[in-house]
Amino acid sequence: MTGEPVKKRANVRDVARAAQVSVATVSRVLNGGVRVAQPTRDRVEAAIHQLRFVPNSAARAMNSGRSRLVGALIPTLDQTIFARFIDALEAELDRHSLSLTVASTGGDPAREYDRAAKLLDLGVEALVVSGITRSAGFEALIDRYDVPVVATSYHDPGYRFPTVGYDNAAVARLALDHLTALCHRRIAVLSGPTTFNDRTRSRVGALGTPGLIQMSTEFSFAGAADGVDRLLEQAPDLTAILCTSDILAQGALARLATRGIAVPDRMSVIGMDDLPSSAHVFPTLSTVHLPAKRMGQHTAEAVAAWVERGQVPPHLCLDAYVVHRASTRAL
Amino acid sequence: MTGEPVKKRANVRDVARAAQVSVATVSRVLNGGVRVAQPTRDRVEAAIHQLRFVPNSAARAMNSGRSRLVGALIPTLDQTIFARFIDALEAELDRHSLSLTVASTGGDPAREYDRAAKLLDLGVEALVVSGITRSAGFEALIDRYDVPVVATSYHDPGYRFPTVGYDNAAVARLALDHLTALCHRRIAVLSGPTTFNDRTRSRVGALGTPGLIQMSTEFSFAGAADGVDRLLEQAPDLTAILCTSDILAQGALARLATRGIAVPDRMSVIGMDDLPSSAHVFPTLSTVHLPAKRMGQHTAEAVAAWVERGQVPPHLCLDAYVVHRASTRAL
DNA sequence: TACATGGGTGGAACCCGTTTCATCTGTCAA
DNA sequence: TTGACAGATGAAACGGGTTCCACCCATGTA
Repeated sequence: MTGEPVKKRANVRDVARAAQVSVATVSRVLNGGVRVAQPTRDRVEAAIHQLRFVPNSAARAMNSGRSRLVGALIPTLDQTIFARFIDALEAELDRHSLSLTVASTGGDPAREYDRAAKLLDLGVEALVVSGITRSAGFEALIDRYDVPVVATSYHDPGYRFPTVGYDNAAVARLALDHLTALCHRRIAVLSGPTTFNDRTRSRVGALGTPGLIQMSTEFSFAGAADGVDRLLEQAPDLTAILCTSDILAQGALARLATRGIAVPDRMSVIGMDDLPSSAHVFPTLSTVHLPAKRMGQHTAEAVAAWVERGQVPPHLCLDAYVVHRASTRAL
Repeated sequence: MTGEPVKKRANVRDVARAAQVSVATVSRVLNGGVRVAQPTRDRVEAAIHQLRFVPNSAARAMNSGRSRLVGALIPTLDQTIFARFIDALEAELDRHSLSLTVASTGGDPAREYDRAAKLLDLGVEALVVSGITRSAGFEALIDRYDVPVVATSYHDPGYRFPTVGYDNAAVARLALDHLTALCHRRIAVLSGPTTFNDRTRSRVGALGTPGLIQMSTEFSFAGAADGVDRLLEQAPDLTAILCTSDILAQGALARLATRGIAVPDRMSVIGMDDLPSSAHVFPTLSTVHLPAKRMGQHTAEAVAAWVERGQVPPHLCLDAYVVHRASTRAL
């Protein structure tokens, strides 16, 4: 940066000398709390200002034994659903004076492990992960560092780490029930890859009804479009497509429009997530609402309670419900 | 022997004692590099393993004087365009062994200042910000901490901090030229709020052509839908809508579809950003491609060069170009 | 008047790795 | 045989705050 030859940053001793007090007094001024006589305080503050002193955070962290850093391991930031979660998580952590350091894993447990190791090495006080599928060494790593871990986007009371999330199987069933209640029988399930992704796996797994066509594609707008093409080729008499995510559903909607297949007249489409945009696409998308934002808030609360007061948070299952919009209709 | 009360974390001295060596030797084993006799190394490693020793990151950071932490101040994570940028930024920073700590500002300079102060207090080595509009005290804050700052999403060679981004005015003109080349004359500009948002302001500002209708809405899918309604009421003879962002354009597309206004037959729509989904919405969206991912990579490079080698990065203007898809056509 | 109180401060230990410098040993060239 | 030298290792200083404990002095109380 602006490299003056040797302009060593001032430290407490420098300030103490300049203000003609002891370092203990400087520290007291810095941290408030303890009483310091006004004239003394003024002298110290003047010295701080004059020497452009800023306390060294590492030294402070060393004493307190707290980094005030929380690490989050996310499959990808580049996806609206995670972005919303992270946004809320960050905002809520901030209210507890905790900062959020992110690392993306690409959904790969091996990468998750590596990034977790780095984050731990960096000194994070807690880790937020996604789902319940971990690489082999993960638990040992956590044991070594002995750090709180909260798993999100998933609800599983039996999991070793507290989970804050949804009952993905129930979420999928909600969507399916919605379609069957509308008398649909020839239904396809369009999902992202299930390898490594236990959230998707749970959703798809819950849809074991015989007769459902399962189709797995890349998890993206483009992947969904491709999936729709393959689906229609395979089963031209389909009347409904159940997508395990709104991104996929929106992609499907776009492709159906391109192909001139009217939604919901000739085809019903339902998603899961309830992204903000889903209420505004054409036709507006029926979906299962998942409270991503609230999940972020609850996760932050859980982490904060754990690191601040040692309270291991309970598992938390967030409510999901169907939002019936224009993309589904009765046969 | 029932229940040790406090199981203090082992430190280098504990390890040294257990391995019957000096702390210097433990440190050598920890950091590789210097030669340590194999038998000694084995003893130390055994002790480390047995005591479950993990080095204290704060102490390490204190010695090195480096936190290896970079802070990013983002208007909001909850927006695909920033998410992509952050995703790339994080990935590239990781390659330089730097971690990314995020803080969202809501686009408000005052909040940006607060969050910057916190991040600096946390010990970040550099800051990444968005645009060039800062709160009053920001520069003084930076001067005090003397930390590198890189401004993104904007290109301005005259700005105090290096900028890595686009020439937003040129980007807007590119979109307008595309429409005028297609013989459109009755064109509306649909943008997000320009208060605080210099990127949007530059884009809108570059479109000073008389006759253009300007409309500012909330920056979201929903906002765009509302904007379209107001626009059509105000100027029913419009033939094209230029949106300052793909999110808005996609929202506009959805609303136009709802209103039964055919795109591009009765209305052309162009956006800016080129989100991945824009190539797949219906109709596929013409837009100005902005390399958000590359911006993230370049920003990371710039930050890394600065903190690692003291090289102040040059301003960088990334190329933008029109992608002509199905949402625009000649009159 | 004598002593307990408590606010205000300073000295120094402390947290925990890293690093410098000195020491010691074994080996190789002279 | 001995000095030169490299390899291995330890003692101690160091970096920058925080905090414990002792001490001084000015009231308040008996």
